[in-house]
Amino acid sequence: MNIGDVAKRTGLPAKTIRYYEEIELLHPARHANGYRYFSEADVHKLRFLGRSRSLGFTIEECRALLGLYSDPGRASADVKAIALDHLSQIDQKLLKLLEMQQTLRQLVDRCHGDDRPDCPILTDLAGKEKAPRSP
Amino acid sequence: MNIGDVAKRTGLPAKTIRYYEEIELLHPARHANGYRYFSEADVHKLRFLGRSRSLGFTIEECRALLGLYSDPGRASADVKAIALDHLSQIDQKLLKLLEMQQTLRQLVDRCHGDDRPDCPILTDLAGKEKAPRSP
DNA sequence: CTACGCCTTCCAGTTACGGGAACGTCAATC
DNA sequence: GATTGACGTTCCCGTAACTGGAAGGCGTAG
Repeated sequence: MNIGDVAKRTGLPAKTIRYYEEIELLHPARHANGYRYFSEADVHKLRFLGRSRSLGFTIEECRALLGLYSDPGRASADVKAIALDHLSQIDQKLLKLLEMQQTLRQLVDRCHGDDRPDCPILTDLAGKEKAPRSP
Repeated sequence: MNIGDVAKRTGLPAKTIRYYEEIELLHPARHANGYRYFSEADVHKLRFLGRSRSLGFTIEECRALLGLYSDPGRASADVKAIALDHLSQIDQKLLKLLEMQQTLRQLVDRCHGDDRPDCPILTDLAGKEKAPRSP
C-alpha cells in the first residue's frame, strides 16, 4: 500500500505518517521507485498510534506502549503505570482548566458587553496579582 | 527598577520579561549601561500579562486585551468577545480531556497491573479505530 | 506529449518560553 | 587596585508534534 491509502485507512495525515517514520516509530519498506510500501502490520501499528495519541499519550509514551505491545513477556503493570501516570497528568490539566473556566465565567457574566468602556474583566486582570480570586 | 526586582514583584521569570519585550508587549527604558529600567507602569503591565496568561489567554489575546485596557474609548463588548471566545476554547479542551479521562480510567480500572502480559489497555489501543468507546 | 495526481525530500514555522554560553557591570571586600 | 559574586546583557539552541509549502520525480490516461 502507498501512503495515501494508509492515510485513508488510518485517518492519519500522510505528513504525520512520514513524521512517525522519521522518528523511528515505524519502518515501512520501499518500492524500487522510492515510494513507501506499507504492510498490514504497519497499518495496525499506525492505528495503535492514532488511538494512543487520541487518548493524549505523548509520542514517547506511545513508543513505550508500542514496545510493550510487541513484547509478549511484558508485565501489564508496566502498561498500567504509564496509563496511570498519564491519567494523573490529565487530572492536573483538568483542574487547571476548571479553575480557569470558573474564573472566566464569573468575569464574563459580570461584564455587560456593550459599547461602554467599563469592564470587570479588565479590572480584574489589572487589579489582582497573586491573591485568590474571591478573598 | 532592574529586571530582577521586577521579576520578584511580578512573579514572572526574567527570561519571560525579556521575551515580552522582544515581542513588543513592553518597551522598558534603558540605563546608560544597557540595563533595562522598568517603571511602575511597566510593572503594572506585566502583572496584567501574568494574570491574563494564568487564565490561559494566548499571547496575542493578551496583546489585544492590553490594547483595550489602555484604550479609554474601548467597548466592553470587545473585551467580552475575546473572553467568550477563549472560554469556548477552554470548554472544548475540557470536553476532550474529560473524555480521555473517562476512557483511561475505565481501561486502567480493568487492568490488573501484575506481571502477566494480559492487558485490556493494550487490547483497546490495538483493537479500536474510530468506533465509539462503548458501543 | 502533456496533464494530472500521487509520491519524494527538505526547509521553515508554529507556542511561549527555558537552558546555557560568553561576556559586561556594580558593589563590597581584601 | 584586584578580585569576588551577584546581577545584567545578547545570542543561539531546544522543546512537541506536527503543518504548510516549494521543488521535483513517477505513473497513467488521453
